[in-house]
Amino acid sequence: MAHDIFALVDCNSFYASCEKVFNPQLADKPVGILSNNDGIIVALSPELKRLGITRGTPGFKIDKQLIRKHDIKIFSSNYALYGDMSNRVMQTLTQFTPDIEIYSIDEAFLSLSGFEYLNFSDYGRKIRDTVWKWTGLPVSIGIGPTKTLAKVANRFAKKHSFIENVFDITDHPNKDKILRWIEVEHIWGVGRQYAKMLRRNGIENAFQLSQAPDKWVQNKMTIMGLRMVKELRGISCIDLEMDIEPKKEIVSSRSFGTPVTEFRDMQEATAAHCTRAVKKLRTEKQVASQITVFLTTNRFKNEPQYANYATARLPLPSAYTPDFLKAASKILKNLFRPGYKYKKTGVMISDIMNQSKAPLDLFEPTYLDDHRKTIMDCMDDINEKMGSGKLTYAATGIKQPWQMKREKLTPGYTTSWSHIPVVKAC
DNA sequence: TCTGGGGTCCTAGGACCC
DNA sequence: TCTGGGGTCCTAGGACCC
Repeated sequence: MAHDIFALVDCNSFYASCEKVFNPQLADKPVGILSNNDGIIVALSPELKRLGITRGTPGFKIDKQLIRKHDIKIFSSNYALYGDMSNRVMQTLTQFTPDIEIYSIDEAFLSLSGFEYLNFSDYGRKIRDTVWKWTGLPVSIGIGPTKTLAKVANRFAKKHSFIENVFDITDHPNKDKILRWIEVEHIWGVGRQYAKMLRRNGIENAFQLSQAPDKWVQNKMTIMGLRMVKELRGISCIDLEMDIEPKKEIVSSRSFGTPVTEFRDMQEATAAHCTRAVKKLRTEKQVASQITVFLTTNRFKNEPQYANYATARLPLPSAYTPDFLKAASKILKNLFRPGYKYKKTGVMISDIMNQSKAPLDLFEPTYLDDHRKTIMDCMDDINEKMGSGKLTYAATGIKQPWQMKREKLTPGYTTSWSHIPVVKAC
């Protein structure tokens, strides 16, 4: 059997690059994208990285003088735009192999097994150039015999301009050297806690980790860690996942634009999350029978803190929004304590199953056979045609003073007819 | 003034059953 | 000091990912 070969295609500074595609004036500027609620920096163009700003920096902590001096551009995140651009990239990648796993909004694993007659680096460059031509987005490509090594190769490709963002680590003469160059915190599967633990034990880079004894690794890092270490050694343990599995839980949560103190506002926000989450549930053709509501104050503030959550079960699996709204409202009444400044609330839906697989009940119709489904389908159709949010529940409120901040939003160039870019003749 | 949101998997321990 | 053993299911917590 042929050996596995994986390519990891990763868009460089994805959100920032998306903004640059539609605004040529940003081309050489330092660009940063903020998280929801204009909170922290989640994506940085190379120019911004060079100024020493890092992912996770709160927007308000970026020095105003630095912004002026270097003409730094900061934007709210425009997920509708990024999602659309992501689809274009993924669509482009399917030209190069039938076996593709969309791993995240800006990353995909491709299987190149069976393409051994090709020079993988050449093929990688062809992929890179095609994505650039078709979408205007720069990508880096790492190639290796395991997903973890493809990740390593990708990191190497990104950090070394002389290899033009494409690197194949398979059978590379300097493989060990490269693994020594990868510090433990940059290995796929090693986060903050494991990195600390590994360093305490004298393991500082990927090469050292690959030499650690199996038993020790499994003991310290579970079976997942062992799998990862084997992958570093070149033994493929993590397969390509091509089928999109239905979600096991669906979460909707958000920080408030301004702190919430009133029960009524909290109830509206929770209802809005509930509505969003159940809509997602229907999109996946699923039903669920469990709902959790949570709320929290602002842990960064020196003021009374309160965080709590509670779960309720529905009598029968459902995808009918009012079933969840009722449950959520009841939970919230028990959860809410007056006298706090709340920062965030959210809803989690779990115990999810396919609509057609929901158990039958002797007395009640299943969601699939019920008028509740007809109502929901009708509502979803109208929102689809007229724009989402046209039809909603009174419980979610009108004024919504708790809505998140998005003060620096760019137009929805590809996702909204009214924002479509215009080419002007000079 | 201002510090994100949405997921997954594994393990230990308790509840419960025989 | 003693307290049965073993299987299964569920949950909370901790780790990770982007």
